Amino acid sequence: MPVVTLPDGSQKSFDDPVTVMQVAENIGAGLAKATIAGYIDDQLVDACETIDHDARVRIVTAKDEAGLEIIRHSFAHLMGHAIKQLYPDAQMAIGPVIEEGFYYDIAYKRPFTPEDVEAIEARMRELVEKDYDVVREVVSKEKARQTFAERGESYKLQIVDEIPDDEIIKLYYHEEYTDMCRGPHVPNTRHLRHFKLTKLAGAYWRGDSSNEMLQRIYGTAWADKKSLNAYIKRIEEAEKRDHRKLGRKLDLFHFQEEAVGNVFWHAKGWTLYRLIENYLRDKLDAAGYEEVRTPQLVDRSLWEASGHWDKFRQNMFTAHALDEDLAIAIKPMNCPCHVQIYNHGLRSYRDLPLRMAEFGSCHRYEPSGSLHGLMRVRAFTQDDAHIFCTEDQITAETQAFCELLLEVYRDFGFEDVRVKFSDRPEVRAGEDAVWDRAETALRGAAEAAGLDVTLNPGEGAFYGPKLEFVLTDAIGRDWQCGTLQVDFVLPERLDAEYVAESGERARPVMLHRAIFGSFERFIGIVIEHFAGSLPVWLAPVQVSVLALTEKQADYATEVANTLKKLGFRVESDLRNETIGLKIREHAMQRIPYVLVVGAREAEMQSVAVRTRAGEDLGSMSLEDFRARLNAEIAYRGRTILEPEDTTYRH
RNA sequence: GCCCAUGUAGCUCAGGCGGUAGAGCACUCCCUUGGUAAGGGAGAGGUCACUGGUUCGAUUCCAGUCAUGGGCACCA
Repeated sequence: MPVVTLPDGSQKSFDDPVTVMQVAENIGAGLAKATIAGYIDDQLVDACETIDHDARVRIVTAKDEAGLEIIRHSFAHLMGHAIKQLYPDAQMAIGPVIEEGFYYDIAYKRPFTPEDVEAIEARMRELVEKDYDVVREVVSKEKARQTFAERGESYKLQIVDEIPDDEIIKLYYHEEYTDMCRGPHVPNTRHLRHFKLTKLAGAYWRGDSSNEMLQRIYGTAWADKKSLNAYIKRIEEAEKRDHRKLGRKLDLFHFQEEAVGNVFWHAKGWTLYRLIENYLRDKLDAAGYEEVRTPQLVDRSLWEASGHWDKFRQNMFTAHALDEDLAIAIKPMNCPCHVQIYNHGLRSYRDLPLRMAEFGSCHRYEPSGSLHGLMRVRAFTQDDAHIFCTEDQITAETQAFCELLLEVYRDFGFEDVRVKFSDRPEVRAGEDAVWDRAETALRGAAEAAGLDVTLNPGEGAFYGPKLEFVLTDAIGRDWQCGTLQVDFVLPERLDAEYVAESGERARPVMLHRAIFGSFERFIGIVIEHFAGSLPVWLAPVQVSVLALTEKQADYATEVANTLKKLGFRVESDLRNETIGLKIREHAMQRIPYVLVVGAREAEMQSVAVRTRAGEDLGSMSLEDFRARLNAEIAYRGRTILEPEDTTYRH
């Protein structure tokens, strides 16, 4: 008869087979009430699962990660229950758990409205109040098919048909509603309380755009009210950081209909852009790159030779001149042009590695639905470079690149960086032996640079393996920015070669690499990371000098001019307004420092310094203030983020 | 590209079951010369996204288009 070993090592023996729930009851009524599911020998099972052999058992409650996931999954079924009551001829497709919630894909004769979603949510709240038991039934494939056929659930039937014959199928009953699921699920709806339906969207059946579109309703669900509220708060905080809002508010850039997917950079935004570009230019110079500039408009023949015309044409813009029959493409990438420079003249092995960089302006016809502020545009600038090298040099070049990338990210305050390593795909060019060497080189170099590498099996490009660098921002979101890709194919297609030590011609390998990916997107990420409060080295305006009254206009102007001559970005505010108003406005513009100058400061030849976070640093000499600024600038983004300023009103 | 929603002043947003619209902030002028997150007053500012339809009359109703937002798909 089963002997159950609990996580604390204690054992309980039972005369007959028992369920997980019965074990929980045996331990205590409180635990039983909280029981959502359990582990039997490390296998996650329903609370109603029977234990008929000696086993290790662990009870799962809402406090467990697994318990929360089960709650979310059961919420999807609960939503199904509500939907079928309100719209009996809706057909349920799939309803999985996602990060922070769940969704269900539904087919229905008409589009759901936001009012429908409200009604569904209200019905869900009514249903959970009933505290009904969720009942599991293990059935044959035939029974499952019959059940869903009777209920007219054609999507469920498709799913049943794809389940192997020998696999057991579980049905979960929510009163009259039935869903099919691997489970486990909560034993009773009293575990389902803290949720909110969040989004109504379209989604293709099976994620395939050639299939019909279903309606997807998203929800979020949590183990307790506090977590739900924290989630809602987190979403609101993320909205406040939205770079599109901040871009408007801080006068950085705008978009308009006449140039969809193209940025209008305003003076302040462009200052930020130039600062970042010049920063990286200096870094690349120091790292032994040479910078080049290649044409925007390039004849079709080059794109045919590179293979882009074949594989990328639907994403390319083409250009025409009125009177000429031209076939010109606006470049979507820089690599073919870089090979042209490489090929201009005979290269020697002594020239390698040759690191060719370009802040390459590219245009791609991105699908309209994918455009998103600065994050996804049709005209963007890559911090692109191609390293032409020998196979033997891949390791050293990769390692040097990883180190450069980490250094750059740190300067922007991104400390947390991961790498995804994508190895050979099934369809690929090049011999296996070459792939072996390239993969070993890439992976080893990333690890040597101290990076945390995860494998992305089979996700490499057809022309070579790649590394993708993912950084985490201040509120924990991941952004894939950098990349390094080994390319054996393009040098071949465009006939790049060098004279080897032996005097024979050889093919270089090309490493495509980027740190930011695109300037536009990276700037969007930086804006959101700092919530608009850019560190001093990046702030378009670093200091505002505020004259207390019009009498100090001359002194304020003098202070501003002195700072400007020292190379700082300074504004002065001589308006006839109260000091309170001026401080508020400059603080809301997220200007790092305001200097208040009144009669006292003019007299003492000093400035009263205030930070945008509201800290009053008191009066100091201009020389002291300059030293403070310089120290902060030298520190770049490697600074502790300023505490949330609660008085800042949006 | 697909589904849903949205589009009113520079910005944030009200409003109208059909009779051409309103607030706050910003802007201009005047008063106030004020010491650390909104001093007071006055003024100006709108093809209610665009095109077409219905109507005596459309910003409002209908259709289409464009853009934006949220998803899906895409993102060598």
